[in-house]
Amino acid sequence: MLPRHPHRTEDCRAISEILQRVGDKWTVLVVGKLGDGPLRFNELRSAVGGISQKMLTTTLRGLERDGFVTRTVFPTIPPRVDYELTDLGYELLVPVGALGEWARKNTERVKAARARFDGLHA
Amino acid sequence: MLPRHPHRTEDCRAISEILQRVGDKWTVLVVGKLGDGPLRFNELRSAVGGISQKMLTTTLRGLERDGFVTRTVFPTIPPRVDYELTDLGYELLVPVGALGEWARKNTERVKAARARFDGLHA
DNA sequence: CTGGATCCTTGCGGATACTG
DNA sequence: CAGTATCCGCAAGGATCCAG
Repeated sequence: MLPRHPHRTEDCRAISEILQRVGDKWTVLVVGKLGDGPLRFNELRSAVGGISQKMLTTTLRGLERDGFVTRTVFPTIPPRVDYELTDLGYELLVPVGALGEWARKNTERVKAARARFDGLHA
Repeated sequence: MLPRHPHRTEDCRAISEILQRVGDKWTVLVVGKLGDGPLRFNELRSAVGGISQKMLTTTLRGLERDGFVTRTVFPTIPPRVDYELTDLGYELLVPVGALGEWARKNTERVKAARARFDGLHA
């Protein structure tokens, strides 16, 4: 059994907030790709794959607003815009990566549980 | 600067999946409360606070399906149903707690960045 | 190339009423 | 007490067109 300590409501709320912030459909994928280095808009778009440009814009604006990403515009023609993780963005990658690691190691257990549940409630 | 290693798409997808699984409005709050020990339906309801009974049911079914929670029915009158974290559920609490810890420590930085962004784009 | 504006579909989540 | 069933509003997200 793992350590047990009381979980205060306020802490859980904070956790819930950040998880909803980061738990939308595209945020972690975008942050993950930017974790390998700065990318231009369309580079990012094809690197992530399957994301509409509206959602990429929305996601990037949100990340920029919260200080996870910087947006650099080169006033050339055609325009060029680079997106890069801030230090805060890289730091976020650590606990998110840990959760990802956990996910990778436990997908099978979840899939098994799911199959069993679906079998029982057929 | 923090360590940089390539983030493969498949891994990012796995992270994204688990984050969306756990990133809905109530899941972590419910799991957090259950982290302190088993609870009955209405105990959980009032412990979480603000959750409708429909969403509590939905959330619990999902957690049960994925093997994070067990559901124990006592065939008494009135009925009594206990919910408890499985080992998998407790283990999930670890990386989620780490992310929560990160969130607690960095909320101020995010709030500052957000205020700055909103100020510039007033 | 970057991304704003618009339309449209979908599903989450809340409120309420009913049941064993 | 512990749910199920139903209706409904709203916002997320996709597709498309347009602009600098």
